Amino acid sequence: MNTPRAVFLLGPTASGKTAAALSLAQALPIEVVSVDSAQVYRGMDVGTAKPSAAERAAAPHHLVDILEPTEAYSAGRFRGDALRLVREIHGRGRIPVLAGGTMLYFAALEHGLADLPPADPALRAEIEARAAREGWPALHAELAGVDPQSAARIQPTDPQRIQRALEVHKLAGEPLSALQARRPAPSLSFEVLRIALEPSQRAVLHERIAARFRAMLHAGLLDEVRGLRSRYRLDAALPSMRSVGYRQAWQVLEGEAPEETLEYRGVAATRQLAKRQLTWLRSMQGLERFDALREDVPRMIRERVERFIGD
RNA sequence: GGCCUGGUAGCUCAGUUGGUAGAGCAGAGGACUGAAAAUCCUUGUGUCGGUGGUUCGAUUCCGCCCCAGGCCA
Repeated sequence: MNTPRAVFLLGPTASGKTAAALSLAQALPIEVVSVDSAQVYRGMDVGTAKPSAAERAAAPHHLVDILEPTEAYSAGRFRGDALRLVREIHGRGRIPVLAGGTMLYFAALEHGLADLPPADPALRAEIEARAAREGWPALHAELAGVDPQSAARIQPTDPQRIQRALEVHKLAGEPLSALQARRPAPSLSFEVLRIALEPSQRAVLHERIAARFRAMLHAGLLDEVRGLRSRYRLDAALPSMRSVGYRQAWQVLEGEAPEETLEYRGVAATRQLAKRQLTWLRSMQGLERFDALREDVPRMIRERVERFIGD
C-alpha cells in the first residue's frame, strides 16, 4: 500500500455505525475521527450517544468533546481538523476511520469549501436585529440587489441562508455566489473507501430510534440538560441547544412544552433527522452501500475494509 | 338500566344553515458550501362509527344499534 488510505463510514442516526467501528477496531490499527456536529460538545453525552469508555479504549476517538456547548463548531473547522487528523494518524502508521452522520461535513471534506469568511457573531446579531424589525423577506430583497444569483436560489423564508449570504457579502465585499463559483476542486491526498449504512426498512429504523430515545430519557437526558443549564450560560439559539433531544428537553425546562410530550417530540425529531441524512446518502456518489439492518453487517464491513487495506 | 356529550386523515380537532370536507402535528419526497442533530421547499380521497328512513341528493336531518367519556340510579 503506497498511497495512504482512509475509510469513511456514513449512516443515519441509530444505524449501527458505532458497532461497525468497534468491529474494525478489534481487527485493525484504526483511529476514529467522529464526523458529528453534536458530539463535539462537552457535557452532551447522553443525548448525542457518545462513544462509551470501552469504545474509546478500543480505538482513539477524535473530534469528540472538543468544545464547550457555549461555542459553535462549523463545517469549515471540521474540514481543517479532519484533514490534519488524517495526516497525523497516517504518520502513526494507523488507519483513519471517519465515522458519523453529519453529511455536510463529509461533503466539505470530499468537495472542499469555497474560500469564504467564517461566521461573524456581531454581524449576525446585527442582521438578526434588522430581520426582527423589517422581516426576512426584506433582507431577501436586499440580497437580490447585491447577489441576485444567491437570492434566486435561497427561499425568502430561509433566514439562515439569507443571513449567511448577506454576511459573506458584507465581509468579503463580493457576492457569495461569485466566491462559490471560484471554489477550487481539491482532491484528497489519500485513497478512500466509502461505506454507507442504509436501513432497508424505514419502519425498523423508526423502532430503533424510538427505543434509543427512550433509553436516553431513562439515562437522564433531562437531568443532563438541567445540569448544562446550571453550569453554562446557554441559550436556545446556540447550535448545541438546537440539536435533537436537547432542543426538546430545553423546551420542557423552560415550561414551553409539557414533559409528557418530550418522548414523542424527541423521537419525531430524530426520525426527521434520519430522513434528512438518508436524503443526503441517496444523492451521494461512490458509496458502497450496506443494509444496516443485517445482523452480520459489522463483520461484512470489517472484511471489506481488510480487503481495502490489504491490496 | 336512564340521561348527557362525543365518534370526521396515523394523532388532536375544525367544518358542512343537506350538494361527499380542512388545519396543526406525524408521515413521505426534495434542497443543502463556516449553525447542518441546522435551515428551508413540496406533498392531505378520508366507507365524515354502523344501519334503516326522509330527500333529486345525507357526513350534515330523523329512528335504531355499536363504541368512548361523564352524570344519575
